[in-house]
Amino acid sequence: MNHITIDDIALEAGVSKSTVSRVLSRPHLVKEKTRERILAVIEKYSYTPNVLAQGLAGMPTKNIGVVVDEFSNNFYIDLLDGIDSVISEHKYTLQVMSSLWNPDREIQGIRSMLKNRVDGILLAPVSSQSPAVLELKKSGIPFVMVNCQAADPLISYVSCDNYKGGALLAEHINSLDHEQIIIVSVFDHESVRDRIKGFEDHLRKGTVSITRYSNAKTYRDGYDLAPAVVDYDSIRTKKTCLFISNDYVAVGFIARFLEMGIAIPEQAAVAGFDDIRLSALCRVPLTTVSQSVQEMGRIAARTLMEKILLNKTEPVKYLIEPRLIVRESTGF
Amino acid sequence: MNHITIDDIALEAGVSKSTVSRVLSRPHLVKEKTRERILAVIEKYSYTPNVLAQGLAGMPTKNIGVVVDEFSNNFYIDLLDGIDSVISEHKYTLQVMSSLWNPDREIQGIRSMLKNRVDGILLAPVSSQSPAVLELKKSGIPFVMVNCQAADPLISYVSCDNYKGGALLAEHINSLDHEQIIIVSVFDHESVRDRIKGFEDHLRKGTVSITRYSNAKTYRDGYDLAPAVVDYDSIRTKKTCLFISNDYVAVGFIARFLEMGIAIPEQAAVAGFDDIRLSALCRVPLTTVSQSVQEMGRIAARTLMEKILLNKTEPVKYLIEPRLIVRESTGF
DNA sequence: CTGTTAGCGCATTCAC
DNA sequence: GTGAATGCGCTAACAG
Repeated sequence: MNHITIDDIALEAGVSKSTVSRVLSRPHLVKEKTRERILAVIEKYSYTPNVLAQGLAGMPTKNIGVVVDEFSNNFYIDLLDGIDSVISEHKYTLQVMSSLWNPDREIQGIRSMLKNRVDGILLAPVSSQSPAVLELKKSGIPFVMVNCQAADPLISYVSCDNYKGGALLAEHINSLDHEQIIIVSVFDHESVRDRIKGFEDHLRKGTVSITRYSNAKTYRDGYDLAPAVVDYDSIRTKKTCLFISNDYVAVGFIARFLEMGIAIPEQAAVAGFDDIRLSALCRVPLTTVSQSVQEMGRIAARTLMEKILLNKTEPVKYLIEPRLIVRESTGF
Repeated sequence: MNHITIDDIALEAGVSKSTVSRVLSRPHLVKEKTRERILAVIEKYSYTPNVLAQGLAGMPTKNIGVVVDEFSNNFYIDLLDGIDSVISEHKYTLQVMSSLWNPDREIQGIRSMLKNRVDGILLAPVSSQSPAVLELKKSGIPFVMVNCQAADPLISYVSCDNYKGGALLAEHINSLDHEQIIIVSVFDHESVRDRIKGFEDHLRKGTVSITRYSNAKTYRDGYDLAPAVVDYDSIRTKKTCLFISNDYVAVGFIARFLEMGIAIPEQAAVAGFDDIRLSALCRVPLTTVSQSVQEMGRIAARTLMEKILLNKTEPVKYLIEPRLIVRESTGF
């Protein structure tokens, strides 16, 4: 255990610990001669200050907290990757929690980070109405919401323009020829609702469309859900286009459709949202909307760092631009 | 800001702070009457102790540190997921760093966690020889290595039996009929070397095999590498079986092979390692070896928690059992 | 049972 | 330029 403290250094260097402290924080206040002597001792014992003590004494902890919904989800991976790339430049450390889509766990999480005295928090909230958001606001700690647009004008967020993404997709689908459109809203999250809304709003007038709600999150869920949709909505007889608002689920649909002998895109065209890696590589490459999640992470982290380091207080509202990606699943 | 301290509570409850402290840590030492009064005050101000101060005073920080190689990799996602599931049961928080396969960053990372006084560390080391491992050992902090077998008998680790996984695959391939075997060692990591060795050791005697080394990590790398391998090793003329020691790269190979008009598995059978999600869902489902990475995470975390909570010191060496998964890419 | 005292390791006035 | 004193918030050993 590194049990050497600032006192040890001070003793060995024959100075007071104040001087040692100064050498570390504001070196120019110390005479060059003594400074060098002290630095030598510090080097010798490879001394590094105890962060807890520094924190107690009021210094920043150089930790930032991140709350995501779950780890086993490429979305949050990419997000973390983006975040990591910018905060590690600043020698900050990441403290991560998963809410597992549970508001209680979410609030537990941010409390725990608050207790750990992180310097700032990045939150991908279960909902913009989460009690966690309120708690964060009250705490006064710098924070940025990710993947969620705050209603409160004072709260900073970085998200994707999901509405616009839905719109892009609708326009693409308008250009195709179908007897009916089926929208599958995969689970209840604001980002998903926005996609759907943007899509619906831009569908050509007079288009026959049906919206189905489910709580599908995974490939398997899509695979299991597909037959019911086929039967209810006579996909076998009507030339159909499906918008499944999440790629991973959409890929499950496609797999099941193929097994059921439904031709893609001839009989059923399928579009997703997110552009996960799988989408380009699965059996029938998936038409989808891409949002650069890494970029979202980077921008959110950068915004937070500015709040922390530069004390910027004006709320930042940033929307990542979505990109339509047309692949085989809707034909060309 | 929650600026209420233990003193405030003590004052309002008309007791000394020691008593308040006791109520929080060993309530049975306090008379019921006073305990309840104090709890009421604590409740009233929703007071929670400052962890930094607790840490300084020698209490555990209830933080554990995890160093992974990179975030944008399904392997580490699953690992984190597994780890998270067990430590969050114990109300511990995760502090995460990525080494980006860089030993310097790795050591930086563990130093930073050490400074943050985490109670224990989980390290997926770049190499079992990493200086970081030495530093960890010297530090005396409880730690467990993940995805890497320590040479040092005193160091605990949880990994996959990669050697055996390679062996399983070799036996499967022995049962098929090929004129040559090509092994592609995707990048230099002990886990990969073990796979290859297990594979080579169990290949049927007399089998013609070629080993290629590369530094391929992604789908794209595999896609780019494939043509060279085809040409050098006359895959078009000899019935070939390839073992690509990483699924993500293997999927890239397959995609390129298909584009080049090479039939899978008839002309070239392909096997991978890891069983990432993509493997089951890509164009030609991939034969591979599955290691339950989540389980690896859970076991590693559990091992670490036992060290921390129960003070267990005997080194634990655990190997996850690999499972052969045969799919279309090698035929049935 | 409860209060007093003394650190934990550091940053920061304020004197010198 | 440098040192001594004080506080950050909490726990633990020791008295009562």
